[in-house]
Amino acid sequence: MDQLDKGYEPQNVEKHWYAFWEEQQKFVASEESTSSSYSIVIPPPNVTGVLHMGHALNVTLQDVLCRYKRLKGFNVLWMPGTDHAGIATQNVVEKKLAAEGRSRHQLGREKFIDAVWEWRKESGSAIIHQLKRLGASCDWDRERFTMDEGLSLAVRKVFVELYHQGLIYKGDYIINWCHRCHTALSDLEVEHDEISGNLYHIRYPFPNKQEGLVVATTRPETMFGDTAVAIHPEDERYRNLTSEEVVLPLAGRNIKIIRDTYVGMSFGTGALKVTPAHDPNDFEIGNRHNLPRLKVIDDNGKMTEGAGKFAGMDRFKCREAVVSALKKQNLIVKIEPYHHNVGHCYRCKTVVEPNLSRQWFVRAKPLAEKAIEAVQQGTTRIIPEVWTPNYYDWLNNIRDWCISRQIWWGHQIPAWTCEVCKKLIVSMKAPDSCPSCNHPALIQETDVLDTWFSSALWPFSTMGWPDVTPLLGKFYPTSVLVTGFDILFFWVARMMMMGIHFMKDVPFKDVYVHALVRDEVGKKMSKSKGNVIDPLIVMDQYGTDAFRFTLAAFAAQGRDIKMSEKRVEGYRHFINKLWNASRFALIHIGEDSPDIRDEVMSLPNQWILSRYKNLVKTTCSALDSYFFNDAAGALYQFVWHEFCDWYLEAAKPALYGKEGEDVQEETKSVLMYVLKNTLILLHPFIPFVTEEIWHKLPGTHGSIMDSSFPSPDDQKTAWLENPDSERKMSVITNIITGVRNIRGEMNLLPSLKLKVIIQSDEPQLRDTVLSHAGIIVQMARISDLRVEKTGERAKSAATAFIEGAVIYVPLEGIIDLNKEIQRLEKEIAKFSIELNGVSRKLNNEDFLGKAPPDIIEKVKEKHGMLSAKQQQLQLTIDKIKSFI
RNA sequence: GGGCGGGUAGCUCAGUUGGGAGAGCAUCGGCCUUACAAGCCGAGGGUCACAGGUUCAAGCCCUGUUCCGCCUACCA
Repeated sequence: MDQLDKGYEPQNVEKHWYAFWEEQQKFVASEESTSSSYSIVIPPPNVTGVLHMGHALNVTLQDVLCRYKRLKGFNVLWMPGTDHAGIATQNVVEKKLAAEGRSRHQLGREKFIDAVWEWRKESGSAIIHQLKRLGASCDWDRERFTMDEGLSLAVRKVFVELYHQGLIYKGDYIINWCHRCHTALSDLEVEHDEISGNLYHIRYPFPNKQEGLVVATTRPETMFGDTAVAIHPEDERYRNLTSEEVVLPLAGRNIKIIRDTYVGMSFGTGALKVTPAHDPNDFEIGNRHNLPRLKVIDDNGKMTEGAGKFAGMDRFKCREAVVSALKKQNLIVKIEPYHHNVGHCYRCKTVVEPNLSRQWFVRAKPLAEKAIEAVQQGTTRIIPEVWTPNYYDWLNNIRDWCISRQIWWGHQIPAWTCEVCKKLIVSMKAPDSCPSCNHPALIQETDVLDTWFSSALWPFSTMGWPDVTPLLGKFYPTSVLVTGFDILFFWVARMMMMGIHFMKDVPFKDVYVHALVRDEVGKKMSKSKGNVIDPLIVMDQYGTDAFRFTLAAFAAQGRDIKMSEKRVEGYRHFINKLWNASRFALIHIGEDSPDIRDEVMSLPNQWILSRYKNLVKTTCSALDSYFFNDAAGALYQFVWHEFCDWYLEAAKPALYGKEGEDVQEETKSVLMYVLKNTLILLHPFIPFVTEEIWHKLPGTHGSIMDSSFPSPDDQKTAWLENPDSERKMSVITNIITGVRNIRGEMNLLPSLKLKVIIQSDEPQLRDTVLSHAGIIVQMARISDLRVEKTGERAKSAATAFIEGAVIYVPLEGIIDLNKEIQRLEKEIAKFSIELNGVSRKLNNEDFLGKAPPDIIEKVKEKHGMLSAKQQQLQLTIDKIKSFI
């Protein structure tokens, strides 16, 4: 047997055990096993990613589940991988090139993509190493990348099928355009932030130069794209217009006045400038009235020819210029400060422009309907349920999904146009010639697909689809998806849509939505805010296990996590406590590892086994329903306060041989049994330290991962449950606590051994105390323990009252009687408040008439106990007073 | 504008069918008691945001108010 070091040093063991697990293939999922399957696909981190708190929480929870299920005998597949993260990755590599004085345009598309692959080879696996550092037990041999050959094939197949089913189409629509990233963005990729700008009221005169209509806008520069002014058909103010046209200032062209119910009569003057090419609503209005679409801002954010002399000017510069030009012509009626929400690119924060553009879209409605149904029917459960309405709400109001991106890094859209006949061909493979005119000159679309398009296929594309693989058969649908709510729409809803459509089955049975890890103000952690706590540093400092345990303990459903290093430190202490308890156990167990018998004699042994059995129940039911914090809390409470504080101390006399050889042997076996199994219960949360201790235990072979998780329903261990031992043990602990309380309150040194008298009229209680006197004497530091029937109260004694007994600690000449009176009066005061409440209930007719009998019984019992105590306290005080 | 979540001890937070207000950290007092000072023992500390209501009984259910946070949105 190896002795353990005095303190646990995580750095020394974590790497070692991770390598051991990988070497022993502990994370490998079997394609042949007949055991029940359990599968999770990891939310693929961006290949550019660096491990942050969000990953850490997400991965820890998945690892807890996977390790738990493996120990329970499931055939577990945890599918790992990374996401190619189109825009993000392109940005990273572009920045790197820029540092070398190069640009992607200099390189050209092909060379640039080579450069991205090169970059991925060099630094793309950083995040994977960091996940391993966390202890993630993924089946790494199966690692996938969204740009892998296989996954790309799946992407093309899905695209082509959706196209032929009429669920993908190409067309001219208003989309969100980022001028910096130079690409379209989906609605989800636009973040709305409130900014303070101006609302400009501009007069568009009638052709006769008279009055005209006053329109209000936040973006005056778009006026060059105006092709109408709209008013509400029922607006009284415009009942008698002198003209059906107005003159567009600066441009000088005439535009129509149209009537559309979309216009709000209470906003501004009730006249709306209509710019179909630069506003989604105006676009719709334009369609209804057949208005021309004039694009006046180009893809670089510069004004086009349509802006006349402002052509070539930056859009924001142009805004100022337009305003001052209008002022000169006296056409600005007023400028009022205006707060409104403006869309920003989620990647680079540039102000996004609604822009007319030819893009590819997924027709989302039909797909969304099935995704809603699946949750309504319970085929997929969302946990906690509070997220379900959000899910429905978004899917019910879903708009078509713009999937084309004008960047280079990603899955190029598998569509070609014939240069000759202009036919559009959508196909898995590049066609040799145009099927229509047979001409070989075909040009592929340059656009790539939204990154989330490939992520949407992740649950089945990673398992080999479109091939029919054994993996799919065994592990699809997956058991649970663990994710943060921030990607519920981006990802979860879309996986549901694609999974149902292509696999004819939901991608996961459960969706566990965990909290977001925030900073102390409740803000998302972000580099720009400087409020980031780096998980890697936390792990360095406190150990991975402590960090994981903290995350699990924090993971209460429905509430965000505010990360605090203090908490991690606290749980490091817990790890160390476990370590030292194991050290203690090893010192006493010796070389052999006796098995427990089907029956144990000593009370502490009975008690801890009963408590242990209870722990198994709590842990399993908590983990089965994703109450990670409950499981962690129960384990913490058990290990520290039940196992260490009470059991190990109570077991000492037996372990030191003071209670005979039989009890000593029995205690060794129970100590070993409980420790061993508790380590297994803890392993999903703190894999490293449990594996380390496991290998030091006598009689263990191989990895702790080979053992089986205790079952709450196991008939063979049903006998462990022992309520009688729990009742008896509580007598013992009450006495010990009572004596300790006196010692503490009276400032008596622990080195001072006390004389203690226990008086009770309950023979059973006296018997329990007598037969466990050794434990009480040891733990309460008693020199002389007497147990007797209720009788004469001891003189000059400190007194404590517990259920069914009174404890006297004679302290003649040692204690200050006035101080003791004070202490007792404080006790009385405490009881009185409670007693009043209880009495009030019992005097209440309604309570007695309407409350269930078991509750009334409980209250009566409590009343009896409290009033007896109070009476005894009062008697004791009176008695002491009579001495003074 | 709409929706959701939250306000519980000094701090960070648990509290799952309504029936004993809890943990960790911090604080105070006492201890090197042969696993552990990263420890042990003891103690103090809360009108459960506010106001009503339902109930024999409310931190928990209902209504309103207020403060904070998040998500979402095409009123220029």
